[in-house]
Amino acid sequence: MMPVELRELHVFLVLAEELHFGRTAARLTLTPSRVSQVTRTLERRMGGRLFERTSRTVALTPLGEHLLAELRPVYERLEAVLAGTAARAAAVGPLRIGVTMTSEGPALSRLVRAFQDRHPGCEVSLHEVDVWDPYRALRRHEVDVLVNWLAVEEDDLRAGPPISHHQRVLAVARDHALAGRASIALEDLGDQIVAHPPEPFPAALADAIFPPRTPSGRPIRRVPVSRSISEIIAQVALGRIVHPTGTGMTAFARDDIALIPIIDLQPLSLGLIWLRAREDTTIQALTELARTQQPLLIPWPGHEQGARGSSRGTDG
Amino acid sequence: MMPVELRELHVFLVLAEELHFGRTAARLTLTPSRVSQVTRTLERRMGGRLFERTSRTVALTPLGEHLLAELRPVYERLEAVLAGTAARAAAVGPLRIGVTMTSEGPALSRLVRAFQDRHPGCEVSLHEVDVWDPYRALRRHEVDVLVNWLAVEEDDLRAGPPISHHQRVLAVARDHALAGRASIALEDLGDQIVAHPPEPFPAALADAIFPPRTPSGRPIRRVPVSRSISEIIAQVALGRIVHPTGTGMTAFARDDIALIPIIDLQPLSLGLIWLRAREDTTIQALTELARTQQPLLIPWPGHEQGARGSSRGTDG
DNA sequence: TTTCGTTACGTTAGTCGTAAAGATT
DNA sequence: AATCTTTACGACTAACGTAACGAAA
Repeated sequence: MMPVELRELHVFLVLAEELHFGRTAARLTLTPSRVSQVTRTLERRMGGRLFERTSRTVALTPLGEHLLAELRPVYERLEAVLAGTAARAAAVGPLRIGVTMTSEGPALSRLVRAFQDRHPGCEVSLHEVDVWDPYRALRRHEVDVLVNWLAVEEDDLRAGPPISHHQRVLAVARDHALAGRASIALEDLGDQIVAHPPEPFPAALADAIFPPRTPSGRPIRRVPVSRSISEIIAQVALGRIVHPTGTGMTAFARDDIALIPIIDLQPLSLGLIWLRAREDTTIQALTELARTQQPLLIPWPGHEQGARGSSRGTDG
Repeated sequence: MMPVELRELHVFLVLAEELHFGRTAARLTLTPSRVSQVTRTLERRMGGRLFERTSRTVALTPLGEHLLAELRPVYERLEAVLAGTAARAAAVGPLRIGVTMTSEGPALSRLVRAFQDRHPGCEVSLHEVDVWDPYRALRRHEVDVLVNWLAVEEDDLRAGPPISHHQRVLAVARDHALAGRASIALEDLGDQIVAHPPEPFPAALADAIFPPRTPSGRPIRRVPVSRSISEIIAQVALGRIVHPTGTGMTAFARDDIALIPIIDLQPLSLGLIWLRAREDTTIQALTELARTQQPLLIPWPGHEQGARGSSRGTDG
């Protein structure tokens, strides 16, 4: 036989309370007729009468009394569980966003502002994370979501929608040999020295930022760096290394550093990254919102036409 | 929005266990398609994703984990409540039948035998109750159902189907003035003395058994009796009182007592009486069974044609 | 290519209201 | 007569299966 449904139990509970078909129907926005039908159905499912009724009185049978006593607490608990789950689904809790010196920028600002607009009660905080081990903060639950380059190959992580696309530039000292060039190709890095991030910098990230070799196969020399982006900037300014990065990096916007477009490297994208297992409704709300926003396109200097998100359909 | 139904929760729980749409569908005798639809519906009702699924993997989201943890115990409890109620509805427990010296007879024997046939595991016991206060045993829950004359006007009691119809006879001493009569009328009781049952004998019952006056209005004299039917029988045999009763009363089938038909008194019916508030499934089973049986007709001596239940449609 | 989840679409079956009937005061 | 529950009947819609589609290994 078809199983009992919550609808019928609800009718039973209200009828057991009202002991009147008309009032029960009114409370449930049903007709008395329907209340009668449902009650009879439930009684047939249970295999016995639950109400003793005449056209003048409605009373619970002992079986009905038993069911009422047993069912009511369980039903109320069930309702609470469902309501609680729905509330949790709708709720948007405090959100901790991990950023690095290079991932914080106008795209993130725009996203955070839009998120705050939609969830005024939600507290959003930014936390700087270790550039060389950006995922650790995620895995230690110190941040809920990370903004970083979308070059992720970790099984426990999920790399979400991009928030900005960045053309590739090479940061060099103003007096560097390449500083006068209008643009360079990846092949030009064959003679240069780049930074070698310390362990445990993710390999996929390293490969995306620092191509291991030139198109012709020449290796690109790497020298270790110890601390942070700041150290790289200093080394670049000193002319000891060059640093391939993306457009729009304000940390490199210095008088003593020149940024030269690298024409044959694919753009990099900044985007949201989070722990697959902790994808709660807050993160979903954020990523959904990010998905609706057009990623900012950060072009090379002198190509500003797409820089303020007015371009469309230029994905990839 | 339409409320959540148990069907959907069941699908959720099985899918959360199997983490596979095909197996879930098989266990629920549904199609994978349907499982998908129901899951999606539940997710929309809850307002958030419950499963993270690709064509290769199915996993619970944090929201799904939460719902699973909260819902499973409640759902299992609910199932137990429903199953318990159904079991209770189907169950037929021990049955204690209250009888008096005059209410026990072939009709009850037939009913008990039929009941035992249908419910072999059910223990049926007979208990003699006070003739002068027959309902006390019911109200004290010493018996579940009473067999007595169906002349009940108590609000807490319910008088059910008759099991036998009895013509009226007057028990008199063999040497009594009326003993030679083939039949008498109620009017003849005007000169006689009948028993006066002690308190708290129910008034409706007293009126049914001992008419207060003759058709012409003459009162019928009553003298108190103290103990039981046995005392009445003794007093009748001594010729001190006469006693109106029903046909088929073996207690009065004695050589020193004559039973004379009273032609103008309505027949009395023996039947089942029980507490309205304790009408459980056992009582329902008994009364339902009694309703299906044709009441025995106990005629005056010499009118045996209807005595063994072969008569039909002679109700009333 | 196979497996698996999803979508589209048509059928079945349950849900529900209207109206009339039956019962009780 | 008025109130209340039940039954009969028909409209609507949710439940469900079939089949085709799309993604992943």
